[in-house]
Amino acid sequence: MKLPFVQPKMMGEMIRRQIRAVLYHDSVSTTAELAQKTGISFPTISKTLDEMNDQGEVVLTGLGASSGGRRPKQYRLNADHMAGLAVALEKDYSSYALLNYVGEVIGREKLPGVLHDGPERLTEQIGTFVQRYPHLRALTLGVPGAVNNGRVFHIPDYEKFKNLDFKGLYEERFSLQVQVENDMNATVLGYHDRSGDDPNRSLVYLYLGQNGPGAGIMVNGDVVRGSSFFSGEVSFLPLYDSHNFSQAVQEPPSAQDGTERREKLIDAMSRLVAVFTATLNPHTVLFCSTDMTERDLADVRKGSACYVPADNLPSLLVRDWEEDYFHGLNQLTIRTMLSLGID
Amino acid sequence: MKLPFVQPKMMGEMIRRQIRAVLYHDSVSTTAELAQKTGISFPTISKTLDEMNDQGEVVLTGLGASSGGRRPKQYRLNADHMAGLAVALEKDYSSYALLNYVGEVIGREKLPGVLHDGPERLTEQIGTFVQRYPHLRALTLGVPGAVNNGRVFHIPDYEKFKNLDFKGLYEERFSLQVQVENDMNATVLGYHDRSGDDPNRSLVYLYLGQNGPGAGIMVNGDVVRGSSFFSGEVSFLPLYDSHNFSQAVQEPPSAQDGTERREKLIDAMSRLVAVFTATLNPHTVLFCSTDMTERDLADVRKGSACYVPADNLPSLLVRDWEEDYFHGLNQLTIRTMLSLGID
DNA sequence: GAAAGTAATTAAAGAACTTTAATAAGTTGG
DNA sequence: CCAACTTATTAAAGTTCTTTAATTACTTTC
Repeated sequence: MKLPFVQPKMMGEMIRRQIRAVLYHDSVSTTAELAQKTGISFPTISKTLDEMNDQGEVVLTGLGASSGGRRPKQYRLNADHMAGLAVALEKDYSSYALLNYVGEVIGREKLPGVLHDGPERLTEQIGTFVQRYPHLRALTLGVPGAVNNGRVFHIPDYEKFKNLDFKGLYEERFSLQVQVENDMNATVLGYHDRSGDDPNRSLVYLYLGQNGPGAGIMVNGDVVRGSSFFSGEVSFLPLYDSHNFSQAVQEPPSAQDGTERREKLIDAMSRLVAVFTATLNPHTVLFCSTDMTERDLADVRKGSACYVPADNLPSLLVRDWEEDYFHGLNQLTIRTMLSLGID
Repeated sequence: MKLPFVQPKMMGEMIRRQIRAVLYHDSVSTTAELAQKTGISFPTISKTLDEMNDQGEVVLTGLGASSGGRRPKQYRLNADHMAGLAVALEKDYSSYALLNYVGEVIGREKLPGVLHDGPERLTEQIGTFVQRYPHLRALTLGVPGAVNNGRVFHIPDYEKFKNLDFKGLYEERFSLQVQVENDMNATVLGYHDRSGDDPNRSLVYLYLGQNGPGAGIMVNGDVVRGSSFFSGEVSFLPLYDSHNFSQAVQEPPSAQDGTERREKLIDAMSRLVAVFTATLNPHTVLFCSTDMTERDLADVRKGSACYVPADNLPSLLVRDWEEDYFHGLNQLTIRTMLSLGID
């Protein structure tokens, strides 16, 4: 029996986390503001802030504007306290984003893809970053495959990465906090964070990628991974008498009228939206701008209303997939840094 | 910005909750056991337990067996501290279960259904319980309809209950803590609790009821309600070129061979399992014993393997729906009682 | 430009939990 | 049945937070 309650023993760390969270969110804050937002008394905030200042985690940036009395000290997170690296591993490129402790991208690099070459190339690339940035502490890898606790265990077409324990490997080698996430999961998470909406929404992010369609799903604010990390493999959905989603979306072998092809795609998408509505009933379904236009979406909206009552349909949005993906990876990296705290 | 952290101010109540939770789970416990299981120091447990004893929430039941030293005092929850009422509202009956503070069913009654008559009859029935059991503090209603925060807002065929705010009505009238839950949601929750498995599993509970098929869904241990409380309305799933799930399962108008009919049902079910596998990838899908036999299930298992890779399929189980439903309602009631604590 | 007002910080007192020590209550074996 | 050993309970001391009060540092106004 596990009890997920907070023990008073970890109060200290909890307090620091709350301070970090507010400081990250508001960029700069005063003792009074922190006390108000966290609900912690100001003497405790003041004391903790002093300690964090001594340890270099926060810095005093000056005094705020007065509202008729003594001017308050303003603190912010120390951007140089540590750095994090967010890496998207794609077929054609590896995208590296270097982040400071306040979440700013302080460096971005696109290097050649490593998925075909093998893990050695990746280790090499990461090695140069570790060397260049001595206060690197967190590493996030986004991969187009199924991941369980830092280990890639299903990654079609890239056999060399199969069953590779990234987390074990790089935590040992580089003494970094490492996490690995599936690309679509990172993408929904990225949208979820950027949207700023109620964090308990349910979302589905759809992508008709090169490796076949896939979806990232969040329910009640958590990423859905599934019992065998198979969630979101929508290509298998049996939506027609004798075709699944993937087959319906695919270019048919025989040359075909463009209009007819588009109609088929729209219907498949409409059915997909209907499937999610009749199961999860999510707030929003996201599509990639490479897959769908606003006009397509209007038709999908109309189409799915034929399958389920229109009142229950999610809002449909077109998004830039890469932006949300990178943002998701960055976000994961920042969260790790903020949870690490002191060195 | 809301921070869901625990404030030290509510430590006292948190401690009591943990004690209650362990005491509920283990029935009877000693100071040392409670300290060990909760991680709270034994002087604090001891002090809190004394207070709870004075307030009548726990009782001393005697001394435990010695393991070579002084015999420990044993405490348990006071069964008579308060009572709760769990009600299932079905078309043909209303099932009432009266629960004591340790979660035992101390009374069960099946009264005539009230859904056709209207809320007055229900109020009457509940009224008699309130009168008979003065320490009734919690009421849970299970209804075959969509519910939002104690208010029924979509209940096909039972117009008289539409838009009825049960929670507001009965909390005011009877000064009880009231909650209302959709029947299938209560059912998955019931199975989830009874199974005793990892609480973070994902589950789908399927029921081909009188009011059309529906499903209760849990993901990562939470019930999925959906943006418009439409989740689990699987009858609308577009699984065939020109039929949805409901139409495929329904008795066709033209007389038909029994074998053929069964085959159709099995295929529809297989597709349904495939749909959930390719979206949520749940650990388990539950079926009602009134809908499916073990033999049917074996065929569904085989059938769904045609649509998705067999490794990712959930385990399929046949369950007694009513048992899980009632258990879920009881569980909800008990949780409310335990969260209420003192009077 | 000092007096009065306002707000931030520091200091002191109080509350609640933990850790450690002391005491009380049982068991067991000769 | 009593000495030696175990274990539960009670008591005391130590932490860490909150609450309240005192002090300090500004603004504003006459």
